[in-house]
Amino acid sequence: METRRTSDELGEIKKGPWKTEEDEVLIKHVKKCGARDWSSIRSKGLLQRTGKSCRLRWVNKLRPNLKNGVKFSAEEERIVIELQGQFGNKWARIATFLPGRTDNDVKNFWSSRQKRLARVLQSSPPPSQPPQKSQKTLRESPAIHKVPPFEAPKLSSSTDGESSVTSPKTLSSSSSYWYQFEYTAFPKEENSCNQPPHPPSLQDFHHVPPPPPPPPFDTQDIFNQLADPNFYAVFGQGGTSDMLNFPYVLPGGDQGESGGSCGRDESNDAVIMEPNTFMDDFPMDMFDQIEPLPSPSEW
DNA sequence: AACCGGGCCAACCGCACCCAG
DNA sequence: ACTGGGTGCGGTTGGCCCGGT
Repeated sequence: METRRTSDELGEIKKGPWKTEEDEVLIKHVKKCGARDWSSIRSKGLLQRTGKSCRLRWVNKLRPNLKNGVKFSAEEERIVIELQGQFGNKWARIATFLPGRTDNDVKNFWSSRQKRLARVLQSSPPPSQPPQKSQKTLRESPAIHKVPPFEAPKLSSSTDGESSVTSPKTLSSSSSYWYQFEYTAFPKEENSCNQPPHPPSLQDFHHVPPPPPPPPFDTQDIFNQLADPNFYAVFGQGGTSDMLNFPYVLPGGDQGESGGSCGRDESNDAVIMEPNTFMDDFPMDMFDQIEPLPSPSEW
């Protein structure tokens, strides 16, 4: 019958996999209080988890509309690839473009992809080798190359960073891009928790993050700076999807899609890999350039 | 059938930032 | 102006699963 929590009790921090009961408690809390006050969950003795842990669990697994257990679609892959090239490892930012995906999802997807690419590159023959063998490895990692073209939101180098990314219309046909849409699933219940300055509706949580500032240059600039076409060839994003114009990669009809709507500079398709030189041109030290890829904003 | 390696995923950790007191 | 708590984010790790040998 003890309602007070001693510091010892509070000190017991549970780690590891979450149980269903814990999830239920957490969901209840969010319904009641909104997705905030994470630390109060523990201080109230509801769960022996840290606030961080609770938040993470909510964000990554319990939030409504998550695409749990759903593999990344080809389009999502392209979005990630493209945006990673523009934002760098800003997973949370990238995730805002992928409804139902979390930063963790994106991060995991990317790291898997990196590993896969690393393996492909390692097992790929030196540049002098014939491409045939390489094609086998390509087949083994379809996600790497068989990604239909994607028209990324062009973060035009306009100084208006906010609006540049807030125009997701350029991104993909299907979806809205901001988190807030995900929080409409829970009807707001009574708020017995600390009242925030504004009603703690779930829709308020993560109200639209300020769109990222534009990179100082667009992807093509980045590309030019790296001066390594193969980087983009392998990572499948290259400032423009046009770089993926490998006959065996894309069905011919798709590539030009250039969704046009984003007003991209059509001259960006300057670099087109020749199919028969693709693997030939793999630089063995390619990952030396890839690894330290900083966020564009840091360049 | 057993073993092994790779892929995937959930969760933790540390750092940075923000904001209220 | 300073400080501490809360939160967000990116990196990393460990475990499970699955397919290939």
